[in-house]
Amino acid sequence: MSLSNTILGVLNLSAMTGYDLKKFIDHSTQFFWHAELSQIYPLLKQLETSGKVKVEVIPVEGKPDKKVYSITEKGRAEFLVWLSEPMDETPPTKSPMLLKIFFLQALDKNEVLAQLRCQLEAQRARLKRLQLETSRTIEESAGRTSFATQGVLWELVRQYGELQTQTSITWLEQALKVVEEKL
Amino acid sequence: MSLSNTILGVLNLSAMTGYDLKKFIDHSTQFFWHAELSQIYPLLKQLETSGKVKVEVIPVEGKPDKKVYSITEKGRAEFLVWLSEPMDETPPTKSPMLLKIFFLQALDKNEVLAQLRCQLEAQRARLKRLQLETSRTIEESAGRTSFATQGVLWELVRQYGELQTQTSITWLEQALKVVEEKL
DNA sequence: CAAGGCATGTAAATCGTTACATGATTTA
DNA sequence: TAAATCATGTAACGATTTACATGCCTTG
Repeated sequence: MSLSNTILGVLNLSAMTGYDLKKFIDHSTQFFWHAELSQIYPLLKQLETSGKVKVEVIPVEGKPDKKVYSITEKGRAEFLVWLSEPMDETPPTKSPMLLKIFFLQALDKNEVLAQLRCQLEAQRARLKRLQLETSRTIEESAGRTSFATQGVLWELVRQYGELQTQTSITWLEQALKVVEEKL
Repeated sequence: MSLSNTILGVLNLSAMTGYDLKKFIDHSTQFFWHAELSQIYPLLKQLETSGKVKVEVIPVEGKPDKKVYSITEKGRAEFLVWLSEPMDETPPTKSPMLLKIFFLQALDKNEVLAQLRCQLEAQRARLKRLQLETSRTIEESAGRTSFATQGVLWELVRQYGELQTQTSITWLEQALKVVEEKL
């Protein structure tokens, strides 16, 4: 049920359309949460049916009507309940990268090294993206009054992404050395 | 399709039952990949139908027959193709923890601090588990001949988990300070 | 004039979780 | 004697992805 809460959380900051919701998610939570429009649209409908969001339909010529969604009191209440639930357990995560590295020994040494180098490049590219793109997005959003108070936590979360990616890079560099020596 | 490949990867190390597969996954890949028996059993059947694994049924008195699965040449070939595919993209991951922290500003300061402290405890517990339990499992497995050559990458992967968790802990400690001062 | 952004969705398929069902043996 | 472990699964539901479908407007 985390996507419902993501949607409610964003709408709690500002009313917007499904399309804008998708863009917002892509530019803010993208490195720890994401969703496709084909998942967002039906969910918005469902949230509306259960009275957690309401819709204002704005007719547009020659295009589908624009549907601006905003959170209701009922929706906000539910969102706050979710937000207050203690995060006591570390929920299981999945990492295709780690999974593949775990099994890599079935290939020969050169292929193992190639895979690790490949992933190292991907992580370096990711770090650059996080440093440039995301910090810019946060600055822009911070300008808008409705998002202003979000600043502190957004910046923290962005730093988290940077730190973890940096850790991955350092680890991969180390892993390359170990594999070269010991395999 | 990563679970099929996980299963093929484990069976490539040693033949075993669905039940043992589950235990193996729980004790080795658990912090980056996991699965329920209700997903494993049907998948094994499917892999058998497509000729990627084969089964040896061992009758047991008073219990369901034991079904020992092993990988076929076809299965191994497919597994190696998957393993060789370049890991160029960083696949999108999901983190309920980050998601919640991202939205936490909707609560008041004390609740924010409580949530962060709660997660800090969870991460510290996780670190302990990784340091004790997992390293023990790896040592045990390393004793068995069929798993011996896996040692280097397993140890690396375990270290990755430790490093990332340590990074999370440091970040959460920092986040607590920042929130106390700035919020 | 082609590509991409704007703006809405539906349908099918796959992936994953939770609950249910059975029944013997071992351990606390 | 209650709970956990061994050992197999099915059914229902929920979450997610991929493909399809439409059509205008803007930018290169």
